[in-house]
Amino acid sequence: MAKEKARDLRAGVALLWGEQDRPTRGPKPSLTPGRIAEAAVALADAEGLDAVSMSKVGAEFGVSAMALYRYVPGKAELVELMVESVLAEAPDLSTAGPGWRRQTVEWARCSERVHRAHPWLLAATAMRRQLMGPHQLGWLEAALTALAPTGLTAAQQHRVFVLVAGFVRTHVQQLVDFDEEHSREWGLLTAELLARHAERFPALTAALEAGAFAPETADPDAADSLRFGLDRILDGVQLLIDRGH
Amino acid sequence: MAKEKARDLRAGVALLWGEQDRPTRGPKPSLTPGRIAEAAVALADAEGLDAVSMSKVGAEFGVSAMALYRYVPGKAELVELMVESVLAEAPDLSTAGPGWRRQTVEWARCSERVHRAHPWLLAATAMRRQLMGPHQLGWLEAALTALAPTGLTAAQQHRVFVLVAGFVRTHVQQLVDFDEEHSREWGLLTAELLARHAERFPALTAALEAGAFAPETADPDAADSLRFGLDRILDGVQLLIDRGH
DNA sequence: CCCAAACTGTTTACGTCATCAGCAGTTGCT
DNA sequence: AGCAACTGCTGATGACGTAAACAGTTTGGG
Repeated sequence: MAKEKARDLRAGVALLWGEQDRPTRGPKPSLTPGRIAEAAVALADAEGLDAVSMSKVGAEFGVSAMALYRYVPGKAELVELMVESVLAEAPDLSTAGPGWRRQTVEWARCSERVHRAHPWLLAATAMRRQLMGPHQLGWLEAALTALAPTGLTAAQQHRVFVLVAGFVRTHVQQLVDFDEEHSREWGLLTAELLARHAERFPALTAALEAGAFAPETADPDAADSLRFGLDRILDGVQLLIDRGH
Repeated sequence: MAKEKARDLRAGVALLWGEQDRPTRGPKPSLTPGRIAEAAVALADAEGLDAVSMSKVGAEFGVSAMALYRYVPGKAELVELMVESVLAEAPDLSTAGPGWRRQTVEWARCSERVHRAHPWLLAATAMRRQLMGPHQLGWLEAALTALAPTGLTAAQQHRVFVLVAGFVRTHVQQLVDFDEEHSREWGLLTAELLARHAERFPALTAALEAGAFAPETADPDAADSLRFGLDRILDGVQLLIDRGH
């Protein structure tokens, strides 16, 4: 079983890096993993990740579900290809000018942009096994390049990267599953229940009265909440840099 | 459809708060939503969230899948109940002593502990619609209580909470899907490919050589990586507090 | 006191999904 | 020419969530 896993992994990595030998015999393949992934991405963009089934992707090419298995080992690998497809162009941080901080902010903005353009990306990267293809590594490369001048150790740089990337994820998560009507409805119902249990939740009641969850502030789009978290994090990182070890 | 949604939501909220009128007629119910949720939690703890199906949970009580629908509107609501069940006891931050920072760290530790005890919690809260029951609100209450003395505005406190809670999530995510053998295998394969494309990934190659991804540092358990991120974040928050607005 | 209403849990069925096994047709190397 | 390698297909399997209809049980209203 360990061997099976290893072979699966090897095949998956080869697929991600596009390093597989093309066969010469037999009918010409009508598809490629790349085109399949693109179709799946289009489908996910339009109808969500749940709508991405082998049948539906196949139908996009007028082909049965099983035909896809000639190009892709299984659905998990297809999702990995989708992620790679969407991360194709690594961010260009040079436009942000010099300075690790400006460039890191730019990296976060680019990441946010991709996630907002493809909301299923969050779920896709959450479910996947830890496998990074070349495009994903390109994003990591860009971030590490931005962090290089900080003088932090390699391990620290990596940790800062994880911190920032994780923050973008949670930030986008909130953007994505924010639903105006749903949220307001829940707010009303909960406010009522909260009032009935005010003694159990004094701080919460106070915050509610102070408007901490008022629509303007609850709507994550307002006031650029990416900046708030990012500024806190990068302030903290700056302190670490200044401290000099 | 809006009406349907609203009714669903109302029912869901009532379920979470345990505010539903018990019927008098008919056979005595043999189950309760709470007991069902507990069984589902046990199942998820043992075999993962994917193993939680209506059949299997029903089987835990020697009952068919459909029987559960007498207690729970559907699977989504069952998952919500599972989350509530696991968050039953809100964290006690007073043991950490005084000071917003110590208490916030303690909150994060408690949250980490729960997530590690129930690894499926991440996936469960990721998939759910934004619905918080009383126990989840209890955790929020605890955090806001800790943050109250900071002098930050209610909206800022809320944002700091989101920041910290999100960080714990991503941190635990890493802990959870870290797999020794899998990770090493991927590392080997990727290192090989990386070497072959070293010119495309100079920073990455340098970081690799500097040991940024060496097992000791790659293993997120080592060196308390919760502290690293949390310290950066809270340093940044401290600056915000000092700045006085 | 009795019966209809309310409630329980069951079986059956439907549609969807990923994936396995086997088949028929196509291509190109030897 | 013939065989091996390859394509895409059909059909089947077992899992899932849940809708519908039904049989059995309890109890309040008459």
